[in-house]
This record gives sequence, C-alpha cells and structure tokens, in this order.
Amino acid sequence: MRKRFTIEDVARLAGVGKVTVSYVLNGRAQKARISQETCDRVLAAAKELEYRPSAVARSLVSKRADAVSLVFQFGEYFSAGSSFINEVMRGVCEACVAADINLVLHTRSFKSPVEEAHALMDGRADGALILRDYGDPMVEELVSRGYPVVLFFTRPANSSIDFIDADNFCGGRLATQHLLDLGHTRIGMVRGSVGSVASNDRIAGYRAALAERGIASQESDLLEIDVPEDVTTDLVEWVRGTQITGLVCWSDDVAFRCIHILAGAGFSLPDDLSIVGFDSSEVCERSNPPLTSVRQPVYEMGYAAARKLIAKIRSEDDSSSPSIYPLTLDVRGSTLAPKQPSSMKRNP
Amino acid sequence: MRKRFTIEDVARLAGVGKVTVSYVLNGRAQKARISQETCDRVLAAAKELEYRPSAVARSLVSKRADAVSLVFQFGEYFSAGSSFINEVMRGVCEACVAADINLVLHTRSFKSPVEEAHALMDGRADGALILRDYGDPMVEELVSRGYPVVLFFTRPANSSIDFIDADNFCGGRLATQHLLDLGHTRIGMVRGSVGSVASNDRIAGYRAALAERGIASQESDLLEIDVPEDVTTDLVEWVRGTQITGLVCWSDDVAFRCIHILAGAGFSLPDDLSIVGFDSSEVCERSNPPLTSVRQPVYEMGYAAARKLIAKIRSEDDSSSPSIYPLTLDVRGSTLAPKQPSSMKRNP
DNA sequence: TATAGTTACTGAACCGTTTCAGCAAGGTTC
DNA sequence: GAACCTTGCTGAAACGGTTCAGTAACTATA
Repeated sequence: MRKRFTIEDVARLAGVGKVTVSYVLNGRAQKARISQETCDRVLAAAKELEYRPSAVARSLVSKRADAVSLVFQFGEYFSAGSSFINEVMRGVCEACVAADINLVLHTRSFKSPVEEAHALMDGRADGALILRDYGDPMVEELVSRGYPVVLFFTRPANSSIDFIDADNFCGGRLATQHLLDLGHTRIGMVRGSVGSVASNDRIAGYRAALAERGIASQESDLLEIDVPEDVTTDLVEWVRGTQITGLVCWSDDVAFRCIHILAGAGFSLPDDLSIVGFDSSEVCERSNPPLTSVRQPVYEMGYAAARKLIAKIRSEDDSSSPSIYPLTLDVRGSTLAPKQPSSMKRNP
Repeated sequence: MRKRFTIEDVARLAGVGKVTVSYVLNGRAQKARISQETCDRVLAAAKELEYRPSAVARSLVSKRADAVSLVFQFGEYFSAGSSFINEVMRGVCEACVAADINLVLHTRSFKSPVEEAHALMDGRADGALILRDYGDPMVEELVSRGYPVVLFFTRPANSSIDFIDADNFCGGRLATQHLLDLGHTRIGMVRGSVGSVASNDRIAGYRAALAERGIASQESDLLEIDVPEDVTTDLVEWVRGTQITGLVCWSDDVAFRCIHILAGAGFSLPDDLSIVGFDSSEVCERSNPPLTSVRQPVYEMGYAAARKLIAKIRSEDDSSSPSIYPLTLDVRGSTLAPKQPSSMKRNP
C-alpha cells in the first residue's frame, strides 16, 4: 500500500504548524482563530495530498474509538434460515450508520471469559452490545469494570445493567391464551435452553395463562431444545405421548421445523395440532400453513439496543426509550379449534 | 470506566523499565535475554494490575490493526428470511475467529464513494472484504491505492484483483439444462440486477444451454429484479404472457416468493410450472414443493474470501485455493416434466 | 505611552505502545 | 591485562494525532 501522508506532510506543504492543520481539519478553525487564508491553504494542501487522518492515532489521544462491538455466538446465530439474527443485525447496523460509528464483531478466539472481556476492552470499541444472558462470567467481568454494556434479548437480574428485552412473560401468555381461547386444553411448549431468561419468562407466561383457566401445567408438556436442529423425530413421540393439541414454539424457526417433522410423520396441520411460533417473521406469511406467531419487534429492538449503548457512551440522555418491548399476536392459519374440543369453544 | 493500567504501571510495580515489560509480555523474553526471575516479576505485576495492552497504541506503532472490514449494503442484505447473508457471515466470522482477528462492519455514513474508500483506509482494518461489483468507484479507489481488497460473489474485470466467485455461467447452464432434460422448451429466468456480473454470467449460461439444444433465447423471457421484494403479481402476467413452463430464479428467496405469488394466483406447482432456485439453502428441503436449486457453497466461499484476504495481509501464500467455485444442482420436487411436453422427454 | 486586549498561530507534552541501539557488569580468551 | 563476548537490561525515539499554554505582533483604550 502506498505510503500515507501524515498531518506533518500537510503542515509542511501548507507552510504552517501541524497544530494548525489539526484545528482546520477538525472544523475548529474559528475557535483557534485561524485566518480564512490559512484555512484555505491547509485545505488545499490536504486535498492535494489526499490526506486522511489516522483513526488509530486519533483514538490513542481521544480515548474513543467511535465504534461499538457486538458479541454473540456467531456460528450458532448465523445459521441458515433464521431471520432473527438478520433483523438484529439490520437494526444494529442502521443505528450505527445513523450515529456514524463502526461496528466491530468480536471474532477472536479466547481461552476464558475473563480473557474475552479483556479483549473487548482493548480500546477498539467504546462499548459492547451483548446477545447473551447476564450471569455469563464475561458479562460480569465487563460490568464490574464499568465498561459500557447493553444486553439485549435478555433481562439482567442486576437492575443497574442496561438492557433491551421483550415482554416474554406476556408473549408466552398471549400465545397460550390464544390456544385456550380456541378451546385447547392440552397445550405443550417447545422451550429454549434452560439457562435462558427469555425462555423461563415465556414459560412463566404460559403457566400463568393455564393457571388463569384452572389448568395445571405439567413438566412433561415442556420440550427443551437449544437450537432448532435439536428438534428431531423425537418430537413426534412426545406430541403423541402428551396428547397435546396445541403447541407454543420457542421461535418461528423451531415452529417450521416442527411443522416439517410432524407433516412428515403424517400429521395433518393445523387440524391435528395447532402451532404458534415466536417472532412473527415475514416467512410466517408464506409457510404452509401460515404460521400464527407472537410478533417480536426484533429490528426495533436491535436498533434500540445500539441506540442505548451509543447514548450511554456519548453521555446523552436516553431515559425516554423503553427497555421492555410489548409483544402482540399475529393470528394466521396454523391455529384452529381442536378437532374434538375438550371444553366449550369460546371463539367458534 | 475504571482507569486502565498502562505498561508504565506494570514496569514500576515490577521495578523494571517498560521496555522489559513489553518484551516479556510479547513472549520475546528469550530474544531480549530477560532473566527468568525478571520475567516472573513482570508477569506477576501484570497479573496483579490485570494489565491489558491497548490495541490502539499497539496498532499505531505496528501499523497493523489485526482486523479486516466487511463492506456491503447492510440494510439490503440483512433483510428477513435470506439465508444467503447468514451463510456469508458465518463463513467470514469463522475464518476471522480461526485467524484471531476482528471483523469491522463499516457502518458509517459517507457522502461519496471516495470518502467511503478513505474511511475504510483509516487504519482500523488491514484490508477489506467487499460484497459489491467491481466497477464500483469505491472499489476502484481502494484498489488504485493498493489497499488490500478481496471481492466476493462477483468477478472483477481487472484480473489483478483478488476475488472469490462461483461459476455462475455453469450454474445458469446447469439449471437450464435440467429443465431442458425434463422436456421443457419455454424456459424463463428471473434475473438479478443488470449491473450484476453474477447475473449476467448466469444468463450467459442459460442462453448457452438453450443454444446447445437449438433454442433461441428471447429477451422477453428474462424478468429483471433487484431484490426479492420486486417480485410482485406482475409475475403472474409475465408467466402467462411468455407461456413458459420452466423458470430459473435468481435465488432461493426469489423462488420462494415466486412460488408464493403463483400459488396465490391459482397455479398448481410444480405441475403448471417447474421452478429452479439458486443457493440451495437448507429451507429448500422444507418448502412446498421442495425447491430444486443450484447449490452454491456460500459458507465456504465466505470463509475462503476471508482467508484469502488474511493471507494477503500476512503475505502468506494462498495460491492453492481456488477463486471460482463449481456449482452443482440439487434436484427436488419443484421441477417436473411439463404437462404437455412440447418435445420428447429425455428423463421419463 | 504604558496597559490591556485581540488576532493568528505554534512548541511542547502527551496518548501507550514497540524498536533499536547502547551500556554496564561479568566472564573468556590469548 | 587488553580485547572481546555474553548477559541482562534500558533510554530515547517513533508512530500520528490532539490539547494546552504560550507568544509575537497588532490594535484599542485611558
């Protein structure tokens, strides 16, 4: 690569000190009372040399990187077909574009959580956006050092930590209530991983909805998975064994997988089983049957998380923006009243 | 954030000069002939202060950032449902993890292509991975300055530029041949944008396949779109108007959209129209009908592009890895012989 | 005409690292 | 005992910017 010109080169060419160049190029010519004539000379010199300041040198003294980092399990989230992470990325990217800062994906190999935390704090980014549950030792390390952090799609136990999450309790409740309203009484749930706060919240909502109708929830009606690929033909036996007629899924992806596997096993959907997804991504419209799903504003949440982090870094006020996003239900074709209603239908 | 300790602090605590600390911490104690005892003292001091070197200061002197940047239209690619960009990201991220470098998403707002190029060369990254056609003024600016660049999913006219691309000509040919083999003679193509090299290559392959069977290709059999959302109900009229019985699509996403729209308009698929997608993403298995698609190794290509760039930056030899990836066809349920074969079927 | 204020700049220090040349102390060699 | 290694360490400069506190030359005020 061709040698880059430095501020010194520009100063020399313009016949001024490098300080003057710095002031002019940072738009602070007024404050430093640089004359118009000198300004022009500096600008001309900079243009002639096609001078571009070194972000690195600038960072060293300003102690700001004008970048935030984004941390998650890349291999896991960037797996085929999930629109969730796409929407997250789009939200985060657009917030960064709007704020004119860079986004650093912390794709480094680390030995320990503490190492990882230290690497995050190496000065390349001014804060971190983390898609991971609180309780993670890495997060705790960052937080304990006062490094600016915003968690999203989780809800930290420690309330002093900034976060953006959806109202998963309501989401679980909404999905379950919908099935109850249709007349289902045996409702199962394909839950997320046990450690996930979001998953536990949704289960709580699910249980609350059942309890409101006087139905006791059973542990066996929960099927745990970590990633959509965990949904295998075991699902078929589980569905048959539990005799559920309604199913609330951890995500749309999981729901699609369930549909695929159940259809393959001879289930007629939605007649044999009503299925509710989560996220209500665009594909729900096009699936067969179209998927009833809890709408999660993933894009907005990604955007908001980045905004919150940026506001924090810039010490701007951000108190007006919510931390918890409400969820709604998009009813589509994948949910129907059960074939042999075991109770009075409320919605005929 | 708590004040960070610097190399000076460690040196003071260990009772040595900061140079010594630098050598010890960079594993060059041998070379600098630092005694074991001093080494231990330095290590202990560093641990006690939980010292972490500043990546920024280090970059300033080493002139390396240990990061590469990734450039594409974030808003456009990170749109719901596309597994293409997910696979790209996964490949790129994993290559970066393996090489222990960071990935910078250049999410900044720029006025002009030249500004954007300059911003890319600001020192935060050692090279750029670009998902954009060559000919783009930004790319030319980078290349003309000798900034390390690898383009992917395109094929630069200037052969000195590194790139990773699929053999789109063969891909277009393969898809078309498959339909021809099934007995189709009127075959249409939903092409990508006109400026796209990949799209033009696929069209050339499509035309070559037709020509090999003595069929003249017609301009009206090509439907241009830029993004999947461009596929609207106009498609229905176009299909009816052209009387095609086979359709090669720009991507799986486009194919799914076509299926959705055509099915909505009363088409019975695949009986009324055979459809071939491109990418052969995982969802093809689960769609209805399962989508015949040209398999593009997107993950591998993303990985390879990042590897190539990293090798270039590190001046390693990378001549063994291919630039052009072969494509294959995954035949699934969305393609059948036409209902009223207009020629002899070759595959009954 | 001494004092103060303004204008237009700049020298030096600093940010936190790395690198290179150098140096003191002790050990070998002849 | 002079010349030359070796060992173990360090001072100073450099990387490319920014910031602060001047300062020299004018102009305005009393």
